[in-house]
Amino acid sequence: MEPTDIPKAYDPKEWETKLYQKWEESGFFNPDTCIEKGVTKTDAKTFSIVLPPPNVTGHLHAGHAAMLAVEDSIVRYHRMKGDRTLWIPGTDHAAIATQSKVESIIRKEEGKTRHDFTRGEFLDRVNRFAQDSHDRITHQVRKMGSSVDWSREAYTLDEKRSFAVRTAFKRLYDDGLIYQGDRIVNWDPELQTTVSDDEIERKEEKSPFYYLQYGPFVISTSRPETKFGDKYVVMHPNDERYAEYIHGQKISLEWISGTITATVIKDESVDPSFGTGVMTITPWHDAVDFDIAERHTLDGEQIIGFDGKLLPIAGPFSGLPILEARKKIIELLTEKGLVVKIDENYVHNIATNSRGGGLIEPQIKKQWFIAVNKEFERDGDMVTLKQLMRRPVRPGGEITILPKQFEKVYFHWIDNLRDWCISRQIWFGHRIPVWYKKPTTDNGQLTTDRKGEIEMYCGVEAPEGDGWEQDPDTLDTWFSSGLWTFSTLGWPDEKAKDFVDYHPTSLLETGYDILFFWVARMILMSEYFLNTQPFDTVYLHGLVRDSQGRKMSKSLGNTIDPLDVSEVHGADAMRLSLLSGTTPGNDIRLSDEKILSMRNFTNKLWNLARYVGTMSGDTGTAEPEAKSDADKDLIQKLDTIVASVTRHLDHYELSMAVDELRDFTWGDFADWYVETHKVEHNDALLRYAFDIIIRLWHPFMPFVTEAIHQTLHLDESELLMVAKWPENENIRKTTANENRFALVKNIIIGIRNVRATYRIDPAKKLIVSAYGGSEKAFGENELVFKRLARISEIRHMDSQVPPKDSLRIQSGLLYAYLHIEGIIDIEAERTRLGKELAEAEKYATSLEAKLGNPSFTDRAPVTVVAQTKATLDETNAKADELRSHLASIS
RNA sequence: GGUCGCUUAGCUCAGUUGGUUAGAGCACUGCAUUCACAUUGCAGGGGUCGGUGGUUCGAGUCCACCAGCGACCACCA
Repeated sequence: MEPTDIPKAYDPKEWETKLYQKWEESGFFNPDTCIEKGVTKTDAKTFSIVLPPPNVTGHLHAGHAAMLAVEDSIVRYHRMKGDRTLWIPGTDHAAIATQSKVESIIRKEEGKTRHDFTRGEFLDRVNRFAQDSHDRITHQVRKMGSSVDWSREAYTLDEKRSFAVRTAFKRLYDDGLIYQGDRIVNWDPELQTTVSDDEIERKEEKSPFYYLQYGPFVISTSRPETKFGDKYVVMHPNDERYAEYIHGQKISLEWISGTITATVIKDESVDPSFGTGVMTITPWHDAVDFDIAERHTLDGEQIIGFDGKLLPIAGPFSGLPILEARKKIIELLTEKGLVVKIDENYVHNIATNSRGGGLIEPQIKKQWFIAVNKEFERDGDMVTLKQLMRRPVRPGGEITILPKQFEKVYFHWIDNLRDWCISRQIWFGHRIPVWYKKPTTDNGQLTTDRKGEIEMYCGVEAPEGDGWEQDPDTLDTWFSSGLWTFSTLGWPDEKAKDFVDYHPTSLLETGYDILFFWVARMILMSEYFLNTQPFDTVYLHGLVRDSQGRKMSKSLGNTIDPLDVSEVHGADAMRLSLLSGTTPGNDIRLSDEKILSMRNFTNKLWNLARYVGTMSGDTGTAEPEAKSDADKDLIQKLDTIVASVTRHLDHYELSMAVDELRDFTWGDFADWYVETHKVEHNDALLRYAFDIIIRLWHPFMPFVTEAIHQTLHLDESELLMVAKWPENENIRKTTANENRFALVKNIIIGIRNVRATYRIDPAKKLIVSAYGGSEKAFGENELVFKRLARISEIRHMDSQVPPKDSLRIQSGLLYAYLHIEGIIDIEAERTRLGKELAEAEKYATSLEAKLGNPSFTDRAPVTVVAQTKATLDETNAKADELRSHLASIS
């Protein structure tokens, strides 16, 4: 194509679908193909990452787009660098979230509940819905340009992952770490299932708070409807107000449904300063009460049924829903004169199911748990799962969490972790691999001598023989996601090639909101089953918010659909908006202005390509000759930016990489060098530089850069996607130069600080304080110390006052500095500085000769000279000031 | 109640281990523009880096306290 035929504006629609198809068909998303086709060396080091599987509940939102942008940038960078790079895509069945979504659709559209279907029929519906979501999601992932290896796509509920789940369950079961027990759980009466502690979302709600007469005590509650069975009254053992009552004492009193006998319990968990310092307990419907009851082996009764209605124990209130019952019970208590006070404006936390369900009602129920505090043997030591979860994260551990402060949050969470309830009474998910059989004789009759006993079998596959019935419950969705880093790589086959090659994975990138749900559980599973960490680095991105900092929600109408944006402005602009100006752990503000400015930049790049396209030139990759000062400067800047972007990418500092690269591209290259080029015409260098720029941009903006590559053919490679990352000897040179530059910089600072502390003493003397040389501030470079020592010498030479505190040492040897105070001759100082300037110039020349790199040497030493000159001027000014000062006082 | 974080230009935010004159985008002002690009260029204005103290030769950066905001966790019945 002739450059003049290239359209003036970049049109993403023209390119994106076409290019993605080309990438996908090339097979280079698959590291095996990269090796086959010689793009990656067989022995290259691996870089692997799993895509946090999006829930099959609908479509992708801006948060997913941020995730894809970060991950794709890093993955493309590693692929170009020549690493064996694997990025595994997948989707999550998201058990409860998906089921509740489908249930609500069915309710809305057909007025039916899941119980109007058989389990099989209902699952068909959910699976169909999940399939649609899956298709939509994978389409969207492609639209964003994500270079995932589709040939390895996984689904948390597919056959391979289900096998892994059953294997994992059985091993934990056999090791005694999964148990079944009657424990208090979070029950969602609406979805008819338990949910884990972490899935609960607490909301503040104003509701009346009742003070009730309970025998000689006044107790308080916001839930009178649970109080029917309350026959234990609890207070702190040291509460003097109630010293007359002793533990175990029985008291007869009038209560909701008549006279009852209450027992006094003393327990330290009661806060004497709250309310009246007395409370009654409802062990069946309150976790704290349950604990108290367990401590004192008290019994409890179920008051509220699993359908959220009161049970027969409530007498006349039986069958009423909670709120209705509450009202009527208060009416009754008021009649009986037992209501002491009602606080109408009490605010308390209510628990709701964050996965789309209703108000949580604590219930005691037989459930499956993972014991996180139970000791077991590991490598000869006794450990718990909790300890295993801490191991890789603590200082010196294998896992780095970015940003670091989330490590504290992580540990805090582990400290408060209770046994993990993994069973759910929903249909969609991994069925618990446990089967039961009522004991029978050979002829199939129930045996009479073992009546009530049930035989139990846990296995990866169903047991042989008849009469076995599988546990109806399913597993918490995070059980299967916890295995994700290795179930996607072929585990439980520990010899699977992918598993051996790519685990532990290199990076996990996800939102900080699922640190506990997911990240922690992956660490648990990997540490337990594999005795190793699931990933080396965790990069937590923030929530995407609108320009005013609000969460994006449909009801606010402030959602930005990444697909809509990509459609209009291109996926590149969308990606860049989500990368620039963002840091791990902090929320991302997304606005139309930002997207537009990134779109403008995309176009800038495109037009640079049009300009470069009009130039002839070789397509070689060798660095062309620098013909002018501008050329030299460009090469130097190019070296610096390559090194800098590379370093930032290695440290997952994407925002800094993008921002610096954009400043360079737009400011240094487009606005400055291209203008110079119009006069000086070094076409080869122009093309060479632009080729590097395009490669550097590719990880962040894959589409427009590939489009440019396809149009201009700046080098021989067919796809920019697998072009070599600009990493040549220049980088090493530049890094070394940068170190030297830092060194020189510190020397300058040393000189300046000496100058900065001049002051004129009233006793006609110029006092100078010279500070210099701490190992920490000035680095360990010999040259620096030499230089500083020389300055100190000069001070000593003129010093008349023996410095009292000439040497002070702080924090041991790490921070030592010299402090010399003395009187100096301003004329001598001026002469000395003149000499120093000459020396600096000489130093610049010698440094130049030593380094032998023109792109650097004409900068730093010259800066030294300039700075020294400035110091000389400053000294001259000081001298004049001193002179007039002396004149005025004499 | 506990923990963590935030406060930098009018707005949204960067600022890696303390180091030269604190930066970017958008917005604003003036000028330019047939020459790759008006999705443009050049020049410019705008900051007591929340406050007070401390450490340091040097603090936006480290420490203490205070103020405002936010998030997460938690058993206040």
